[in-house]
Amino acid sequence: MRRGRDGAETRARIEAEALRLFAEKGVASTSVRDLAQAVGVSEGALYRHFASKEALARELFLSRYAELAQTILSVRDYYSGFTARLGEIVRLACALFDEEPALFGYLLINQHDHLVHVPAVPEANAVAALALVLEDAAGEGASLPQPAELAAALTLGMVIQPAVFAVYGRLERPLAAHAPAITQGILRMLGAPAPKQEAST
Amino acid sequence: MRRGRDGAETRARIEAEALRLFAEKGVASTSVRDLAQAVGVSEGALYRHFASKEALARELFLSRYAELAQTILSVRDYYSGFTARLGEIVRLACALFDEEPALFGYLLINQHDHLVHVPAVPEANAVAALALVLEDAAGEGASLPQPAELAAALTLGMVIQPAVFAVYGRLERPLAAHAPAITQGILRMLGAPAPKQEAST
DNA sequence: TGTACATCAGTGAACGCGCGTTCACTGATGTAC
DNA sequence: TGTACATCAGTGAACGCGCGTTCACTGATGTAC
Repeated sequence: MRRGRDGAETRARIEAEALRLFAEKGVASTSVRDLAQAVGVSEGALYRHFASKEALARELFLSRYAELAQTILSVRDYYSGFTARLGEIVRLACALFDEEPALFGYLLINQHDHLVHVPAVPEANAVAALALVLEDAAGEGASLPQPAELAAALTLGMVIQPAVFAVYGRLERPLAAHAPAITQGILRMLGAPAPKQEAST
Repeated sequence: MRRGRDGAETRARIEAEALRLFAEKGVASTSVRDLAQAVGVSEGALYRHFASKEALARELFLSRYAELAQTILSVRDYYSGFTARLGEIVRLACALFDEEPALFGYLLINQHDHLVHVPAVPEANAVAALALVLEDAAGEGASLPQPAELAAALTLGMVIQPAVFAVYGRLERPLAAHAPAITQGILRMLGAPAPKQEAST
């Protein structure tokens, strides 16, 4: 399968297959041979594109994590008001889980290997981006848990843990069906003024 | 270091060193040679006590996870009222994190390898035990998020994620200092009647 | 109490397998003149 | 336009290392009589 100089396409296929295999079987259980076979190239070819298997896993993580952060920043730009922004972020996170479970699972399971290498800037760091959104809430009459980092942790936990439950079949899919309840729970937790959600049953 | 027949003591030392090394360097990066050297026995001796490295990792996880579940059930027995029980569980979880970070980290990072093998009964399953405690809350006037599994996921996320933040230095230790705020956040999230916590600032 | 045997935790050397990585080579494509 | 050379994605075989696991053996302790 010689293709001359279209190296970028091969690189994209390596990334796609790596994400799929890493998410499906784990990084450790996916050998370079497995990956090369899935992509349809030789093992040596992989090293034209990535310095090592570990570097590939890390680049994959950091780039997708940065995309998440960018998405959050976009929501912050295009929506106004904390309630609307939070609702949209939760909706998007649930939709990402439902539509790309492999990507979500990869980020979830391998976070502890790579989180240390994530830059602190909101453009590349989803947690930092979320913290920005929460800062805005404080100005809207919410009595946030203190310190601010704790409020961010609690919010993040309320998004991630339902996803973990869904992965293990403890919570029915699609996760998107739970997005409104998650959003409402976060707002109550943060002491935000009640939104237009169905009142109190 | 021949000791005749006191195999139980050696087994306990293997478990202790394995937990320490697995938490410190990860299971994959801890070789059987590393472990044998740390314990002070030959590699072969380890196989008198555990069928394989993987079996050791799993037994370690399941037994400590079951201990967690037992602790939650004890709290449920010895305390009455949802607010008191939840406060105590959060306090204990934070204290465990502060006092045995290696154990906590091991459970946290390796959950995805073993969670599938956890029995569903509350005696061995911390999530199931927590679900029992939450069931009680419903009877005390809380308007829990639905379904019940979602309420459990949200609660668990609000305990685990602050611990993850603390691991990565995003939240100041000791975690126990944040226990009251976490508990209050959970109660607000669950729509529970406000406790005797400092009112609303 | 003494003797013969059973048990079993622990030894230490060896095994072989699968892994990530390397490297000399190929050949299609791009570039200079 | 034609020729000579440079570039570089990709090949495929090989390397060697570290790993988990095995196994024949040791010797202290327990047990039966």
